Amino acid sequence: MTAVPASNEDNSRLLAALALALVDQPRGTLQDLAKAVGISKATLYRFCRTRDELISRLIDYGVRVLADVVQCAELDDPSPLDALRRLNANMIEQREVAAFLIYYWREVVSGVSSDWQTDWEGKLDAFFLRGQQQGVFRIDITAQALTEIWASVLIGLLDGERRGRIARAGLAGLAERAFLQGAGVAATAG
Amino acid sequence: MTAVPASNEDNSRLLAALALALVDQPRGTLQDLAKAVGISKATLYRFCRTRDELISRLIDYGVRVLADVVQCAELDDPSPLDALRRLNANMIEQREVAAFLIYYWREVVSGVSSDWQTDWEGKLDAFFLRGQQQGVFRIDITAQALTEIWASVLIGLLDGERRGRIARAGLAGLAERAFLQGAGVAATAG
DNA sequence: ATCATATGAATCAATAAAGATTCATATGGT
DNA sequence: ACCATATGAATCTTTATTGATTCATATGAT
Repeated sequence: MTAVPASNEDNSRLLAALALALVDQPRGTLQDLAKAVGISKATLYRFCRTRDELISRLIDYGVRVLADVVQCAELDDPSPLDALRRLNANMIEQREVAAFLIYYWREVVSGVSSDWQTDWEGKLDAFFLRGQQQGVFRIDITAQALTEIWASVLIGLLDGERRGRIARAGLAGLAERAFLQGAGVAATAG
Repeated sequence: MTAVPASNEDNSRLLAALALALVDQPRGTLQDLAKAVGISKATLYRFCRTRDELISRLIDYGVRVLADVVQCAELDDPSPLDALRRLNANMIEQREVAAFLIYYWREVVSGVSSDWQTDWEGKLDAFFLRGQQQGVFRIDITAQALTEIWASVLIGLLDGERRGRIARAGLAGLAERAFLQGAGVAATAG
């Protein structure tokens, strides 16, 4: 199984929408957020009594989702490039949650799931390190930096797509080319 | 002249610090922000009476700074790679403002300087397009996408540096390699 | 049709933050 | 030492947001 399975209780839709709304308007009022996801303030209240509860719930959810994203990418695949493709596809599929978690990274650190962060980063770091050892990823950039670059390219492209600057179709391929090969032409860039 | 000149009235320091603080804690209270930059709430109040005023002032400042960043990079240089190097160096130098503006992009759109955005993006788009026409940048990625990728790589690396995941030294070179050549090894990535 | 449940609109009290002011003190130039 | 100016701490009012409740209505299953 390579795709991230959908959650059972279908809060997933609502949670993803709320994640997106919170990234769009981090300082928006609870009413703003409710309106943004198409429910009333009262219903949002019944879902989460306080803003803190909402955020920590989204963080918990996001942590699970991104853990699944990594899990389902099967990073231990003998072919790092295949694993990377699955990783990209899964992240793009979970774009709202991904954007939210990267946005609220700081609160993840101080929150309950304080060491999940190191887990997630650690798994990616390890993945890129393995790829480096196999000669697939360049070694003059640290594995940690590769993780950062990979994440920011993906988030940046997804954001560009939301702003209408980048076409939705072919995002996965675009991300892959941008991350793996860069913007330069081989002869010039070398 | 290739470096971005410092502002005359030395609000620059304060403005940059405030920009950083606002990126760090977007929902921070005015008192939080004041403390974060080492001044009292009263002084911050004298500097900007309202939060909106503070933000629009930072946006104005940021717009000017980033315009200078682009201006001083001399993007019409016959060698796009040299121009890109200056662009990177200038952006890194103005990291706080850069991060702030990209973070508050949305408010730039709705604000006064509504068309500056298109100017700035437009200039970068045009720069990458020229580079593509010269055969320096790859043509299977749109110039707009190149702009997005370039910006997110830079911001992502700067953010990684702030979080202590990436060494400060060599950031410029790292950004250049990551953006131009990508993470893959030539033979494999092709 | 009936019932249970979910939702929305509106209201309200409690709270937090913003906006504004005062006064005492520190700082820097002459 | 003296003055002008800038800053900080504390206070206060006003405003906005939160957290909570009520009631009327919609929805869906049986």
